Amino acid sequence: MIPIEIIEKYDAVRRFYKKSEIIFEKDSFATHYYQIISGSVKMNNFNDEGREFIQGFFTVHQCFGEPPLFLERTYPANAEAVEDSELICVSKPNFLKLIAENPSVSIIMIKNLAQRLHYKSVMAAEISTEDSEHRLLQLFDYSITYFNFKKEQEGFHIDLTRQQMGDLTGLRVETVIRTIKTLEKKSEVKIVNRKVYR
Amino acid sequence: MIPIEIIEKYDAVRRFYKKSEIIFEKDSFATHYYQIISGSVKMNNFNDEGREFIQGFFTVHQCFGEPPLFLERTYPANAEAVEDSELICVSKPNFLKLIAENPSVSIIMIKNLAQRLHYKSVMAAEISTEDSEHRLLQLFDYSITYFNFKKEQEGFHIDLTRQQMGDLTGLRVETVIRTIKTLEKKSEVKIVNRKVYR
DNA sequence: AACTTTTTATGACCTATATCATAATGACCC
DNA sequence: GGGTCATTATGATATAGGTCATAAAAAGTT
Repeated sequence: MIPIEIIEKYDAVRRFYKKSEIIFEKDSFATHYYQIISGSVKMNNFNDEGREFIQGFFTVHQCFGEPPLFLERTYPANAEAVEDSELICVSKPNFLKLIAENPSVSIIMIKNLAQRLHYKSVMAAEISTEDSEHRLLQLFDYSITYFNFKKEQEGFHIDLTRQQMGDLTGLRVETVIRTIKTLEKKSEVKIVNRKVYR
Repeated sequence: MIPIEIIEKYDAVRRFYKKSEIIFEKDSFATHYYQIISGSVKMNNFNDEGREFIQGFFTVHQCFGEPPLFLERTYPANAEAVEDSELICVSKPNFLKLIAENPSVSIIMIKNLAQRLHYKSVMAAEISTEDSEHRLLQLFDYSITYFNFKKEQEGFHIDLTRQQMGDLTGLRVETVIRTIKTLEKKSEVKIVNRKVYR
């Protein structure tokens, strides 16, 4: 996202996070800019019954959790390392200085936010009005480009667990499993060795 | 949003739209920047069965539909005038020029996108994991600040029709009507003269 | 004032998805 | 190689919210 050379001019700190370690929590105040050097991160919410909703996954070179930095707000969701990860962090005042002094970075931020807003707009409409088959297909098609899944023999490999698919679309695992099977019967996806291809 | 004086330097055109008139359609390519001079606009989707989902309402001084301008993409939703409205429009090349030449506008755009991403993040989690009572209360609380509804005797007046509440939360009108009534019994909202107060 | 349209309202019934229980398979680890 | 945990799987049952029908109040139109 933001070139590392630029970030490093602003007192950046590298930090390692173990798998499942929490990076920041919902409702806490935003104090840093985070960008991924290696590994991957998810942002999520939990409702009162402990049910998870995954806002999105973020991987190498991507940043996450900036909106509250610009809004003087708390985070709308938690951030958690999906695997062992290395992040580079910049404090809020330094980050705002970085933005002000590097106009090219503003454009990068704008494109990045626009991209994520686009994903959320598409998924919001899906989740609220469409049935489970439609929701999952939309997720697959969107995530192929967005997470750049690899094309293999059978098609693009949707590298998500059934649980993750559910948490991204607001469906339960059992429903995801059943829906995927009917999608397979309708030749919308292939299932080989429990892996899903589209 | 962007000061009118600046916009007018870039071959801006003012256009009037009648109530219910379409400003742009989903899947069409983004060619202009739009900002509201007077009136209000909604962005929405329709699914195959004609069911509507409202992405959001936009009112005086706000802009809408910029993300695809930055992404070389088509619109993820339609835009429609909610009432007779006057908009000021700038062509895409002129708009990008405007951004490049006015660094202060970049910051405005970033804050604007961050704000909307925040709303979508909150509502996405609500819609996918919470029940109808929770969803509506969240919508009310969020829209009080976001649409700046006025505080009256009974509380903040939630100036939305039941249908609009449903289209914003992915619920049906009947469900909204029934849920609001139980919320009234639980003293979470007041209903006076069919109007909802929180 | 008569008409049409929109909004709110209520009841009866239905269905997609959630819930709960239970288990097999595969991955990881000591 | 045996134990633990995560993932996939399947069946039985429950339920929140959707669907359909019908209507009355309010708002807007001519």
